[in-house]
Amino acid sequence: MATGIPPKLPLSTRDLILDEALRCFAERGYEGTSLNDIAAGVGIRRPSLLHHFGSKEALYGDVFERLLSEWMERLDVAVAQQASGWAKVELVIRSGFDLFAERPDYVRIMRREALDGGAHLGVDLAAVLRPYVEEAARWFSAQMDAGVFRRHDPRQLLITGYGAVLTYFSDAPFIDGLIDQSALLPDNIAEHCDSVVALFRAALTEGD
Amino acid sequence: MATGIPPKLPLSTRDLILDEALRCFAERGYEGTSLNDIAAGVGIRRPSLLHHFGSKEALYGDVFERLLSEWMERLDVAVAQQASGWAKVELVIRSGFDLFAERPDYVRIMRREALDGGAHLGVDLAAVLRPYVEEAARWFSAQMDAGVFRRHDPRQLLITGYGAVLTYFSDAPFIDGLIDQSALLPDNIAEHCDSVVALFRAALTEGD
DNA sequence: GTCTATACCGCGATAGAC
DNA sequence: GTCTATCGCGGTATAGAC
Repeated sequence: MATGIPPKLPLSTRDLILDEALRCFAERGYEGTSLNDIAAGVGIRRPSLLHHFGSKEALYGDVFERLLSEWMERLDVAVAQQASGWAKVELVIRSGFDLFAERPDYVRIMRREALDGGAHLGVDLAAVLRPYVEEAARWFSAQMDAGVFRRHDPRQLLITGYGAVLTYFSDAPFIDGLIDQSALLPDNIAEHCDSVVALFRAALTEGD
Repeated sequence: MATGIPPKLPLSTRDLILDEALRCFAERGYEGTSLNDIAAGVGIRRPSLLHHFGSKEALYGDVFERLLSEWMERLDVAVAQQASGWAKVELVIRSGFDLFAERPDYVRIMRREALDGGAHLGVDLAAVLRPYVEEAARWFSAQMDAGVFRRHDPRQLLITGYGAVLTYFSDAPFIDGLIDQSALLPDNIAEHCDSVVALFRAALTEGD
């Protein structure tokens, strides 16, 4: 019962569009991306694309929604692990690097959205992430009270950590020129990840 | 000998355009900014603007050039100061925070350029900054050899520091929502600056 | 579901009057 | 140095055939 053209991959046109849109928006931003770019990348015409999503803004919103849910999922898994003290912090940092190494486009599109102040987005990004920040801040406070970590302002610490992890990926094209290598090569990502982990560990824990 | 409308400020139309263009490009990016937006902000028409700069790209280039030269100038002053060991690092970090607190738009436009991989720029941004990175890396290596600082990879350290300083300003609209305050208020900037300084100090130096 | 054709708008840039 | 007027292009979005 073989058909003439069997569907080799279960990827729907819709999913193909979402993948290509993520790539384009991350690469050139919302304003810098035309629906023609995306349609051409998928191999269809622009009107066909608009049949699936209705408008550029709606497509962008769906791209971002998929991104956010995957990020949260990873974060939840990392936080739920049985680990305490520094081991837990390291686990969350490395989990972030792992996700972004797989999907550097997530970081670039996130950063663009932060720069634009959420102009193209229906949802309030900060409001979504805030519960995570609050929970993490409480946890850090408790650890510092218990003498596990040196005392730092937890929220400021989290902002700095967020910047340290994201910057390497968002500014990769720029860092390429600084280190004269492709920043996104797995080895280079791993090296920077180790460096960030070591830095925060030195800052937070007393001995070794 | 008073004229009817004396020139109160020595700002030329050209400078007014550069200021407004910086604001717009930082706020909405290169693609997101139209020459109409800039002209309207100055109070002239688009053709008048093009009389001064010739093209959008040329205007953007001039905006960036002014930004770069001011940044380098500050950096040179900070580096030239008589200070050693940790005091020198702290001086450079605080000098960066001072400049960016005055001109947060510099950070936003820099970050956009890094994200875009220098697409709109004639000059190679990384090539310009690289001598600074190399010099700083050599200095850190020497200090670590002398036992002044704990050992870290100097280049990775610089990238992380770069990210820590810039992120607070570039993602300010997003951080606003996280801390429920305006991130760019002088007090909040100072607080984060102190936090970053304390973090790197704890990571780099042994005792206090 | 995908196509062709088209409406409509805003963009960057130019020409030429004042 | 600034204006009005206009060109040509590419953008999003819609209508309707297949």
